[in-house]
Amino acid sequence: MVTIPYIGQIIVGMTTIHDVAKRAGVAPITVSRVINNSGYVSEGTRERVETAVLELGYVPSGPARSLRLKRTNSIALVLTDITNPFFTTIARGVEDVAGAAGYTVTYCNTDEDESKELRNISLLLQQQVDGILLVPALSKVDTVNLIEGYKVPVVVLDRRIPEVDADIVRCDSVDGAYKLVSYLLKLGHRRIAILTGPEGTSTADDRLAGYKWAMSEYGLDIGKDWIFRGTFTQDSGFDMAQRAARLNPRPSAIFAANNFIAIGAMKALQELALSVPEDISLVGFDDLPESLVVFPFLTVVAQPAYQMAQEATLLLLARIAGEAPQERQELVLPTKLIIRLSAERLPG
Amino acid sequence: MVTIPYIGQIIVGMTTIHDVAKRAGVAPITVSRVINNSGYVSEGTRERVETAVLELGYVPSGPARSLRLKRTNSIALVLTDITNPFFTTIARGVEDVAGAAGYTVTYCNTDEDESKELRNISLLLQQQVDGILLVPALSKVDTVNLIEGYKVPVVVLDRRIPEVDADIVRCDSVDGAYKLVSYLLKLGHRRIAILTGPEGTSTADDRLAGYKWAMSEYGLDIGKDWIFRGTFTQDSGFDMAQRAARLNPRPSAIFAANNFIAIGAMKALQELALSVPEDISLVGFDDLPESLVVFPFLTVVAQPAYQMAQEATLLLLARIAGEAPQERQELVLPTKLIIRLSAERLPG
DNA sequence: CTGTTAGCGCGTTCAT
DNA sequence: ATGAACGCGCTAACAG
Repeated sequence: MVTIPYIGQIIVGMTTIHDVAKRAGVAPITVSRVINNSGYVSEGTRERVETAVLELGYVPSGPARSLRLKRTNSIALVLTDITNPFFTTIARGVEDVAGAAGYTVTYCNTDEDESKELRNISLLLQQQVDGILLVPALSKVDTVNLIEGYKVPVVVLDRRIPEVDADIVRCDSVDGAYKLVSYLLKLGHRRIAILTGPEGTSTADDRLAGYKWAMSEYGLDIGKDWIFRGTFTQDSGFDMAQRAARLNPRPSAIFAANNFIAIGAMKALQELALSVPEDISLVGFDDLPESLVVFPFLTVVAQPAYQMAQEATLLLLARIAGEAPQERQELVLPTKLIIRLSAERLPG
Repeated sequence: MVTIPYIGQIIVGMTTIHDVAKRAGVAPITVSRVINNSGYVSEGTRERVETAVLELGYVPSGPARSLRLKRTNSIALVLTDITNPFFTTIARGVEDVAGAAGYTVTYCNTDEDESKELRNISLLLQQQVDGILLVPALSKVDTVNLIEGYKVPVVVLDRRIPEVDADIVRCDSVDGAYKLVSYLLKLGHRRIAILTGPEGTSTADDRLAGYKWAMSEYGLDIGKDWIFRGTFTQDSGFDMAQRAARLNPRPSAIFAANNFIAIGAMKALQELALSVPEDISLVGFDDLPESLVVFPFLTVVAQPAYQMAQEATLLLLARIAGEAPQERQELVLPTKLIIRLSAERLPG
């Protein structure tokens, strides 16, 4: 016989609090008090109720409870693509924290598509999740405002939204990119191309800003063709790198603004028979999990994805519980420059 | 103004079907009919209701609906660790199919831990998910029986459970391992070690069985120390490979029973200064997504994770809808041997 | 310490 | 074509 809380030997399919009450010879509310540990219940009654619960395999109805209490003990994680290891790690962190607190996690992929984002949000709002962790497709306030209009707490994750009235947990992409490009500059690079994501996505824009900042600090002009805009995908990275490597003069280094772009770029350079870092240097934003890489090779700026997820979830749960500070929190976690081999020295 | 279904300009926080009814000058039930496209509603009334819905930003209450209809339009995905790219891909496939059907997906990690699995199932049962996709931690019927006791449809994913009365979608691990080991044998290998997962996990056991089958077909005895049992983690793979490589005589090839084990093994061999495949060959089960690997190197048997997820979800949704065949389905998808460089020739 | 009443928001049943 | 009454399963508020 299985013995997990409120789940025992099953006698009938759908048991309600009523059935338990009848079997224990008490009123439904007493069963409720036992289950929820609320109010006074004598030891004897408690035991009789607990026995009945186990015997019937009673499981309280979430929907009924939610209808009554106006909370579902569930949160949502809306991200762009769980297939990206950065977000996979985020997902894991969210579930670990939420699960420990008795919350359930619903996830959705938006693929950076605003309409998909809205469709998903709509479903989640109906489902009445208690809170939403949102990696916004675009740096616009619309989605957040929509959610907050329904009084559902939101924590924006990974990305910045200007002038939004919501908690945010993210890394400083400007600073991260600045560190990475500065590192290239110190190595002696002067012609540096950047392959970044779509305009309007804060991480893409901020990494570009950090790049520009570092370049200008060195008093360098940025070549007309050194800035590539694409999407955060391997294919796009491949394509942009192909074009970057064919520039004349060729950049001595390429900065890939996320992990997928970096991998696509590596493949492109490989196809062009360009060695990294001998012929051209390559650095990226976002590290790959240790468990996935045999020869860590790429010099990157890494974000503490798991920790971000933990912090964001804790903050969201605190908001839900009404225990978060009144004012909006903005948590900006540090990135870390990890120097490996892909930009060891100046090519040539 | 945002214009997604049933979400318009927001006037008050919590609007009910009652508010909409009042504003449209009709009874709540009429609003219900409009929203659900059920029963007869005159064109004029429909329009008035729809306007009211938009004006109020009305979102139907999921819990109330669920309580009434006894379904939540949500399914659950219970897996061991979403951090493993194989399962990440599964998760993506599940969400794609479920989302398209208007279902929401809740996920949980069990870390191969039975008690965690039960705790999660308990939460999901309360939440009254309409169905569960389960990657069982152990090849036992208990969890499935528990769920089915509550009349919740289950589809078992990726793993086999002997004599279970449930739909299953998986790959043939025995055959996959057989193909892989046969390939090694054809290359001339005779001393082959296997690094597999915990006893009781069908994938671990089946891959071992496939290994034994291939070996015996070649009339080979399996060395006393050639079979290593660990967990499906990188650390375990590292550890097992270290020990395997130190055997005397050393195996000429190692078969890693999943992707994490394979990567751990690669690192171990690297640390021992053993070249692959010059000094020792290495093959693995499960490929890594193309987007994560720059130099595909490992010879593997790959499973169609995304397709498995799709099939399993479609089957589950069909079960929920009562449209699946009466008898239990067992879908066994083919694996694919992908020959790359890690076992190119016989070492030495 | 225990029970009664009532209502959360929705959709089925039956009436009009 | 529309509405009134009822109850899904639960718990807060108020008795006793």
